[in-house]
Amino acid sequence: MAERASRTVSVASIRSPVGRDGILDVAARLFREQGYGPVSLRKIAEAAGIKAGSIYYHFGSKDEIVVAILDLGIRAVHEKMRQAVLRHADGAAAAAILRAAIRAHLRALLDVSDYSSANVRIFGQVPQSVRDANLPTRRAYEAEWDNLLTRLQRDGALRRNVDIRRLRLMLIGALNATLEWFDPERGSVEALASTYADVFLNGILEQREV
Amino acid sequence: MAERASRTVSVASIRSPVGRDGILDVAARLFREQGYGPVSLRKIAEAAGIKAGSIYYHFGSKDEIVVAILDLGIRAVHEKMRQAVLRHADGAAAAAILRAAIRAHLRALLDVSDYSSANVRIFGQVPQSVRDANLPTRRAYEAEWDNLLTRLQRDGALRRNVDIRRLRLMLIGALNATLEWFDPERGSVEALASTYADVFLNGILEQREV
DNA sequence: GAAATAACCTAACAAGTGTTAGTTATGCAG
DNA sequence: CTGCATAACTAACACTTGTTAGGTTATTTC
Repeated sequence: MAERASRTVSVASIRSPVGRDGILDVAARLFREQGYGPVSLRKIAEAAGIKAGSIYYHFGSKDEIVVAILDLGIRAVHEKMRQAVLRHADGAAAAAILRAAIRAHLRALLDVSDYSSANVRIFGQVPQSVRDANLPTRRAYEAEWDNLLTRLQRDGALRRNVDIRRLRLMLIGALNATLEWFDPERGSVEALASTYADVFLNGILEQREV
Repeated sequence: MAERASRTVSVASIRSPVGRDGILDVAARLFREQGYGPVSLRKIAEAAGIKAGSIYYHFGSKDEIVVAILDLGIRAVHEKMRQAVLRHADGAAAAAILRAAIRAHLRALLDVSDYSSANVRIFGQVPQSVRDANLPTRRAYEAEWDNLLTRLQRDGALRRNVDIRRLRLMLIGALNATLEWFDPERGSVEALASTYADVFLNGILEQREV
């Protein structure tokens, strides 16, 4: 490919550099597909079309790459979820708001972002120091959920016998678990999100009496 | 330690062999604690009090160890769950049966078995071939859940608008996710199981009208 | 056109990996 | 006492890993 570089400046460079972002994109995809362990710097480099040593021009260590990906991953879900909730007025039905938040989280994981799915996939496999570096960003997203749930519970829409922190851990844990088995050929993300909302909001028991 | 071996036979061997089971026990614990990647054969050997090469007297490869652990892990949960369900008569309330099954699964993971927790922890990190070897055992446990859920749905106890396979994936996924965050110092497994049952059976919305 | 900079390559390093072959110590059966 | 099985040890192998230092090339700036 790319026989000779351009002689004139006007022609956009033929061999455009991969660069920091290109490396991150490729690494995020590999991490999502294969997990943390099997993805070496040489694999990342090869997939990006460069050599392993070259990565150190953009990053100081492998951990630095992973930390960057983990952070971008959470920021992506966080933003999607925040905006989905914001689209509802303050007085909107609790069920509708929760549905939107669940849907946004699942879409970010399963549709939109390699970074988000990579985060969920490899967070438990990564060295402690890397996890620690990611904690503040993570806590911010958790706080967003806690705020939402607390508000809805205060408004009387949520049962009062469940601890908010525990409820959030249950919810996000359940949603993240879909990454292990969801197959787009067996159903849409939309339908999945709808089912999750149904189950979490109303349960699976047939209601006979109240 | 153990300066000299016994001269008389009567004294039970001072340096009792670690053996196949000892290696498996140690490996399961390490896998649960650290995940798959960071646990090398040398780490397992050291924790077991032997040398790395000695492991090959009992196992043909590292994969063989992991496969054994994964299998034992599922068999343990399966057995606990099956017996918990069996303790209920056929006509027992659906809610009670489901509660028992959820409780059994969570206890196996969080209380009882290093093998079960190791399974959940490392299954997603392990080579494809190892995962494949574990599939039959896994399918058997999944079938147990599918049978239970199908029966309850046929009896009219479960909502009819949820696919059984999907419901099972949601449930087990949610329960397994607890492994990442459950802290026995913040609450008992019993209470956790009870909350999970509450949420899954009846949802989190405050019921106003039917 | 010279100088500077950005982006990459090459080649090697020390450490750690799973695995193998050969050896050694112990306990029991004949 | 001999012979054998069990359960370990020792020492090496080929390979992969993250990382580093130094060199090369293309583009931009002056």
